[in-house]
Amino acid sequence: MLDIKFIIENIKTVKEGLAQKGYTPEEINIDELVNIYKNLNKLKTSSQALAEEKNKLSNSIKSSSAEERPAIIAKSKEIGEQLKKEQEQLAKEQQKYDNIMWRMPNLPCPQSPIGPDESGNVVIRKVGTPTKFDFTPKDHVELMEYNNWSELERITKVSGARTYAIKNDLSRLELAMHMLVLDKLAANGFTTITVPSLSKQKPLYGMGYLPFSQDEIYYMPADDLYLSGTAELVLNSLHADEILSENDLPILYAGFSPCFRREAGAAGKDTRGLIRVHQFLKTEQFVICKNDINESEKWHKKLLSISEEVLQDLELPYQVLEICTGDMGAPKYRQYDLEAWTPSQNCYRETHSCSNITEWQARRTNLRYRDNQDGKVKFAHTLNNTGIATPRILVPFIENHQQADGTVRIPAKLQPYMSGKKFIGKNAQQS
RNA sequence: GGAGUGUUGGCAGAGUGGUAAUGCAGCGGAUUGCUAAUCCGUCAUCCUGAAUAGGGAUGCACAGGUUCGAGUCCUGUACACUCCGCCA
Repeated sequence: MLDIKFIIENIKTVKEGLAQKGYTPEEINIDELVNIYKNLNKLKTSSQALAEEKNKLSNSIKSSSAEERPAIIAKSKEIGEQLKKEQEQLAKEQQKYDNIMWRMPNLPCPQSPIGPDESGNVVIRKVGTPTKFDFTPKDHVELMEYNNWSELERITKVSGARTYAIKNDLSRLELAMHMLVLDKLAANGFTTITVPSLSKQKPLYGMGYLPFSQDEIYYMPADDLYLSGTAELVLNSLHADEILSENDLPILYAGFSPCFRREAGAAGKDTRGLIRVHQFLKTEQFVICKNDINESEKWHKKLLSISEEVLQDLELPYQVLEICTGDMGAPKYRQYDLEAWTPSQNCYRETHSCSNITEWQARRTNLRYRDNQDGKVKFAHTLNNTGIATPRILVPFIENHQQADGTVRIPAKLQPYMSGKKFIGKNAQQS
């Protein structure tokens, strides 16, 4: 959500930002919004004048004589009815206003590349080189079948398409990766927190999942609850409606949770294997910091560097992508994605997504803090980034680290989390 | 699932139909030669306004209702706590 006063003072900038994000004036009409806002304030001013008059009458009753009272009460009732009418009109206008405001995306960063869709994203660096094999490599599904690591066909009988069951050392590897990342985040000052995957509706609006991505969300009508697609959803609303002290900031969370996505818009895409599934595990980095763009940009870079370190610990070749204005989601101010080299697809595939949301979410959740300098209450900035998401990361991991005999090498940083094993797979011999 | 009690600022806590006490913490300032104390100020949202001057409206979990007037009375909802039942 944006600040209406900022919008009014920066109409041109706002219109340009919306256009860069791919919104047409038909979708979000700024001039209409400003008119509604002005009309709303007129209605507020006049209804408040009525309320003032009514309050004065009510307060005078106590000190008035018995003879005067009936006339005052009658007058007060009459104003009350008039007031009620104005307030009904006000509520209608307010609804129109809210409807636009809740659909308004965040404005993009001036440094973000401008582009219509993913074709406008910019590779800002590549780390490592795509793995070369002196044998014919298997893809991740073949590797899993060869090593008895999965139950991909059977599990669809139970849970349907886009679900997975992995077993033996691959299952242990999945959990080991989360522990590696949780340890790394704890060492960086993050609070480890395991959170529910269940959410009421309000946090979905707070994060920006609603009204933008309705089709993506599982809903359980019997309990009026939603399944969370990311711990970000829960962490973003954990401090909703609070006024924190600036001294409490920054708040750093390493949130772990099962995540659920309907993948409604991805029919036919990535149907093979572990890349795109309905349920997965994610350790999420989430930051609440001061309302200062330099401060949140600093944290944005920090979150990115932590994820890069994760991919480096896993010894995966990857590239850093700066996401362009048209490919960013509505909530985002600036976004980097990390993509790991995936041999079977001969390309880089997304493993991490790192975003600075600035105050857009905090306005929606009413998450504020008191500034030490001027004593004023301000909206916090929020940021989020994948810590690690499984099983997707297992795809580049086992494909890049596979050996000619079908075993998979475990990088040194991960070995302590895998009982010291250097290789896994049915042909693995531990030295 | 059943019964009971409760929800007031960052926190604690008064307020039983007539303008929301007070304390603590935080922050800003002043002052003092003793690791801190004292004093003053500040500490929700919105409208009006050039204003960080003034005026006004709203705000006691949320949504309604009764009333000239609701933190207070009534109804519903959410949440918390206690007890019972069930349970990994």
